Amino acid sequence: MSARAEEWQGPALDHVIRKLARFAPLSRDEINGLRSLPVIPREYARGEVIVPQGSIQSESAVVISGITCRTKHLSEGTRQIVSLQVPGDFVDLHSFVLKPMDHAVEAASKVLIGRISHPAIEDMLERHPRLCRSLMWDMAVDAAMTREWLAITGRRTAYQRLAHLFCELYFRLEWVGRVRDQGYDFALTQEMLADASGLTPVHVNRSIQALRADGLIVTERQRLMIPDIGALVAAANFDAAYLHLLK
Amino acid sequence: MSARAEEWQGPALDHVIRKLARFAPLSRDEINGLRSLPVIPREYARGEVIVPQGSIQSESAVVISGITCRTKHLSEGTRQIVSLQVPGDFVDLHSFVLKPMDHAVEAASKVLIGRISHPAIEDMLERHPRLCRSLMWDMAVDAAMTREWLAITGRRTAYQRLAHLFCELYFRLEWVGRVRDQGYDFALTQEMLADASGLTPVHVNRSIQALRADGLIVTERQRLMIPDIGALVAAANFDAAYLHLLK
DNA sequence: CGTCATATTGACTTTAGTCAATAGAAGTGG
DNA sequence: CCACTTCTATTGACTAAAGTCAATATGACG
Repeated sequence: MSARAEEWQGPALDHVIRKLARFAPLSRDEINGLRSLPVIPREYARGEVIVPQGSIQSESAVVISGITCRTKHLSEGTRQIVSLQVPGDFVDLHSFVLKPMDHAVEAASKVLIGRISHPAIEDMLERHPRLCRSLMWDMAVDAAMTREWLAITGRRTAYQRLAHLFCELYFRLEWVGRVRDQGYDFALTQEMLADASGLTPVHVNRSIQALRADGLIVTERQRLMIPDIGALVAAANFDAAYLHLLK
Repeated sequence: MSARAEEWQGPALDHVIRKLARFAPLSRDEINGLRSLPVIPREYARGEVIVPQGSIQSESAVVISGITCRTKHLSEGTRQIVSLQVPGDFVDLHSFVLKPMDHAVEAASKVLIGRISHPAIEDMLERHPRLCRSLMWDMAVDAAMTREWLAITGRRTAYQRLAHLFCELYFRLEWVGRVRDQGYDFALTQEMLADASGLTPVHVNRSIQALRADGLIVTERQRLMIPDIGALVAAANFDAAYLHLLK
């Protein structure tokens, strides 16, 4: 990354701005306020820790490319991935108000993130108080996704949980233009999928084989193909409403 | 309920105000702003729906006494309780920005709630813009609890999940003065516990028997006694940090 | 006293986990 | 490009946790 920070001010937040506009129309002033946030880019390799659990952050980060995950490390040594972030998502907007971190954030693929300091956010909110409502909305959508994951984890089979996860990623990535030829880049290992779905890697492997056998997914290298998203949606009983993607 | 709405303006929000002060000190003005919110009280019997799934709310509610739960009804006919609210908690602060509701809210015991209209909140935020940060914090703590539940549901045994739930309620209720004689009022049926922990009622029953046999809990009528909270905390591997109760 | 909701029990099934080995793929240094 | 290490995926045999079904208690309540 040789780009200077200023170069990132515009494009880095484009997806964020487009997303926040789903909640309420943004004025030109507000858009400029968002655009002028200083964004510091940084790259991470898969598996690298972006935000450590228990840390006190003085900046929040946005995914520019790649996928990150929030993970909770439990005392038993096990861990649970509680959410995934795609381009345009804040990985830890809540760290603006909530400290210390109750979870870590890690790179689930090679990832480029943009860091925005809390004072800069504070500043922007002083100038544009209504944007606080937009950030609240972003946090609320985020929370809705966690609720969905909890319901799925508590009440569905391994097969359905994985189908659900693949569906969710499909629609979220599609919204930011990351779906091509009915598929998307997918660097998560089966072990990470296990941590995301509350299963063991072995059982994930077997469930994925079942999904493949049913023709619902095709995996190749670091890509996931979904020949018939409608069929996968049906298998997962997936309802995209909680993603609040419309508008 | 013969009380007029005005009578509730003061005391109904006392716990809320004390809680928000955990995030940042509130000015006298801000406290007055919160206190002058019109709060409309309403009582519900156990099992009654307070907020229907899919509805568009024009007010948010606060628990004044009793316990409520957020439930997600899945297409299979099953359901998952994704969180519990105790006195001083907003049951749906997020409905201020997020519509329609991705879950329902139901009374988990006989409950008294206070309803606050969104325009009134909007109004208060115009006057006291910094309070928006406090509400964000409240939502963030709420989200942290859901993350914890997800991790517990995904990675722990039935026995631990229930122990964890009883611990969480203990500390949350203690903070609002609802713990007496090492126990608290507890009206949840085993079926509700099953929905909260992602288990079946039969398995909840057996796990509770195990907790009783180990001397960790004593159940009597509508009360739960915890003779040795330290022992229960140890059994649950419970770490209260995510509740952000300090200060 | 009878009814309905809740709790409890027993017998059996299923899903998912465990352990351990093997196969494939990707990455590294020479 | 090869040899080697290291991850990651896959398989098999077995175990354990949790679910299912169905009956039976228990308890609150009108």
